[in-house]
Amino acid sequence: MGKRNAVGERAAPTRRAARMASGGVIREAATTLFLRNGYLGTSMEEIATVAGVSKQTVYTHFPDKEALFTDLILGAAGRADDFLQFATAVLEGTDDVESVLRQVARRYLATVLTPAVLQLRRLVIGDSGRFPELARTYYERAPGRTLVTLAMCFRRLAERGVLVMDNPQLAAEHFAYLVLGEPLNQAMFCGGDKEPPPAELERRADAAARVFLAAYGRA
Amino acid sequence: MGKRNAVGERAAPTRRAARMASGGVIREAATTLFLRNGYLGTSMEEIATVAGVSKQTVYTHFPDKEALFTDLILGAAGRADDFLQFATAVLEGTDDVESVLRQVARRYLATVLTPAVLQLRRLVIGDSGRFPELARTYYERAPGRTLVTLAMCFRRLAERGVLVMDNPQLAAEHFAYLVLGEPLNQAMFCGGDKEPPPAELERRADAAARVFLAAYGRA
Amino acid sequence: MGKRNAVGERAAPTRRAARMASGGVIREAATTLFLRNGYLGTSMEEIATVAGVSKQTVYTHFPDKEALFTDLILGAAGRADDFLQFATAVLEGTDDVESVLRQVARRYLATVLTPAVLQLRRLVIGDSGRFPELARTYYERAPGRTLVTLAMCFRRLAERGVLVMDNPQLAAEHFAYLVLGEPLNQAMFCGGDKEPPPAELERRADAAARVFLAAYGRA
Amino acid sequence: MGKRNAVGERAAPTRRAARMASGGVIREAATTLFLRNGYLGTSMEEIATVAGVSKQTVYTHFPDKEALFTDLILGAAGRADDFLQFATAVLEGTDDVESVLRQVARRYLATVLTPAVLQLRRLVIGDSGRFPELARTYYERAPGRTLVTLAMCFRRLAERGVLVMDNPQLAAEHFAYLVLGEPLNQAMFCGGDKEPPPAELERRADAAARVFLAAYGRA
DNA sequence: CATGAATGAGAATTCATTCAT
DNA sequence: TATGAATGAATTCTCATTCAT
Repeated sequence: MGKRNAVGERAAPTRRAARMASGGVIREAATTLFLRNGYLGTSMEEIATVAGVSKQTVYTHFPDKEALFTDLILGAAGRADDFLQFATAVLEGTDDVESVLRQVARRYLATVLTPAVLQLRRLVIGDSGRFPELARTYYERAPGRTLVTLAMCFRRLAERGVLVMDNPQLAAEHFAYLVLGEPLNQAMFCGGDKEPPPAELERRADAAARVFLAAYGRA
Repeated sequence: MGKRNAVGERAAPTRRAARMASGGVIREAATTLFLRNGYLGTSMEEIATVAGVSKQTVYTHFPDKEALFTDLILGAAGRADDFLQFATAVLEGTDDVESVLRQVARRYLATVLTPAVLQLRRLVIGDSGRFPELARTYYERAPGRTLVTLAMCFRRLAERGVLVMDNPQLAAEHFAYLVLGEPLNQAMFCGGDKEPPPAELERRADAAARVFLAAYGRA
Repeated sequence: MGKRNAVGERAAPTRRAARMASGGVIREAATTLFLRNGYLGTSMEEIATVAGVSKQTVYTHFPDKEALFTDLILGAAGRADDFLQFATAVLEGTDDVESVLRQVARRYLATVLTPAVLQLRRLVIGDSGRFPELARTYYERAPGRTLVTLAMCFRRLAERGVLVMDNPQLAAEHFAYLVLGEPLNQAMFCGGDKEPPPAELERRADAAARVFLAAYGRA
Repeated sequence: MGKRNAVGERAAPTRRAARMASGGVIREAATTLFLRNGYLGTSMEEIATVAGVSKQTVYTHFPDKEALFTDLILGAAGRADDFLQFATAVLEGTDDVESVLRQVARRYLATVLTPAVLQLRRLVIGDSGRFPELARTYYERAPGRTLVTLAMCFRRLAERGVLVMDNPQLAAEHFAYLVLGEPLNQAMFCGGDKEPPPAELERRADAAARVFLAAYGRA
């Protein structure tokens, strides 16, 4: 079934497309369901049904439930790149730090307070007992990586004398949680309850930048 | 409380102890198991076995699994009182705010970074999709209540001119997440992995107090 | 709480009344529930709850579920007496048989097409596999007894030359099922669906009497 | 229907037979058990065991117990066709009504007083509280349909002047219950106790025809 | 590669009944 | 006598996984 010979060429795209489609469709269904109902709350049958394939087809693509789960979580772990690139770029060569930090804070909030990200965090946290290794990896690739990147930016700004600090990693953490500590924490518990209005998020972003600069800004 | 004559001493404690024991023992077993394996990962049979009673006895004490779960979570939600009393008392009449904030931050970290509290948070967060109301209530009784209390303390200090702020609630949030933002976040993902060493926690506490006062301290 | 001494006489009637009450209340609750939900569909717990007593109290009054059930069914089996007395009396010395048969037919329908009687029949029939002896006994005491009584009446009328038949038992059966065959059968299946309107029942009664007399009336 | 080359003959029947067998075997086992023990008295496990399949296989074929039950009952409801065809055919063009009515009555008794039919009636009646809709449907398809058919036959005979009546539906009911009222009623209660001897049934059939014609025959 | 049928283990919950008080 | 607590067995139904095709 793998590589076709010269004459069988016609069927190939169809089948290959089908395979891709199967994999993609299964991944999509599984993601939706795992995010909504958790690992134990999601059954392989459900996934197959939602994906519109047979149960066995799911097992053809993924050896077992755990592998499917892991695959999905780690696949979704590296999606914050947009924000990181933005932050890096914008913090690079500026002198108006406050204005830039406000922008970064705004974007940070917007990136993390997304239903998809929130559900993913809940999922990984909720099943961190079952999959400790997975949770650790997720942490490193998502929030951990963000902190490292921010720390790097801050170090450069400190080297340029725009900021003042001797522990950029700690400063990055302070910035990060000044910005999204409470909104994130509340969102973890109170679901899509009451998406905080943009205006409030902007106030928060500005306040976080202000507090951060009071401590780490140039005298 | 049954009638007990001089000789009947033996039986009375048996009955009462048994009754207390059943409820208590079930609660205990269920707490352990729910915290370790989550809601769906814990079976009523398991609870009964660990509690040393029959399955039906569990159902005699709690109408169903959900009720048992809810009962336990909410029962455990109001345990942060020690910290709140301490914070209130110690922030009340001081002038050396920095020293006191450092103490409060230390104790805050020690209170929250407890295995029991962390597991409880993971549990509630992981099942917040299944029990949204419960998660909301938990949030209000535990982290939310802490923030409100801190805000109250800060407002008084501001009234006395010891701190400077116009939004004590926001200031409380800033303090809270300067202190435990990253350690808590990391602990949510990386379990009891690497309990951060006390020394590091003290450094964090002090740093948090410093940053907080840079923004909210008297000029 | 145990037995009272001489001075405690006051309590006695209370206790006896209580016992009677318990028995009665249990019987009542059990009857309602068995009739509504069947033997297997009714639990001892339910009975105790509805009766407002403890489960064990039920077992104090009745050795087990089966005994309670049997007791109730047989207790309810002999309630058609009113109708039988009426039929006997009215058929005794009449010459206007048609008019009297109409009356009897009307009353027969009214007696049998009662929710209580219908439910009882359904119950006994539905559980006749489980309690064959009980079903047989019920049959003898209720519908069987009615037929025997009617047969006796008809025999007398035949002896007086008012009716003409050589098998009064068979004639009684014919009369009985001319009257209530279809309404009863339909009621067994279609519950309290559509209680047939009195007018229709009267037409049926009259028609049954007419057909009966066409066959068994004096030429 | 699968592809089968000359040598592959063996496998094909296996699969198809297996599939047929599962459904059929389950239905068969369930029918036996439901008829014998009632709805609540029959467990899915029992059905699976008797059918020789696993419990889950039962659930693969039927979504739940109720669906299986309903399916069986309604599947068995339309089996009286033989009798109806016979009655229709034989009542069509006759002039010797009495003889024909005797035949019809005999066959009617033989059809209804079958253990399978009796058990089915008991089952539906006993669970009519639990499944009212099912019971109503059963009534319409089985006894109700019979009455309608008989009424139609009688109407034609009346049109031809062979019978005299102005309400054929009522006449059909009278005929039906003259024939099987008491035997059926008794059989409902007294199970396979004492299958009435054929001779008695013939006497009943003849007597019913006689009474019917006394009322509805041509003067 | 994809399917439908099948499985054994285990989930939550309820049952009739008994024991200690 | 009446109770509350307890039990072991059984109930319906679901799960992750595999086999024959």
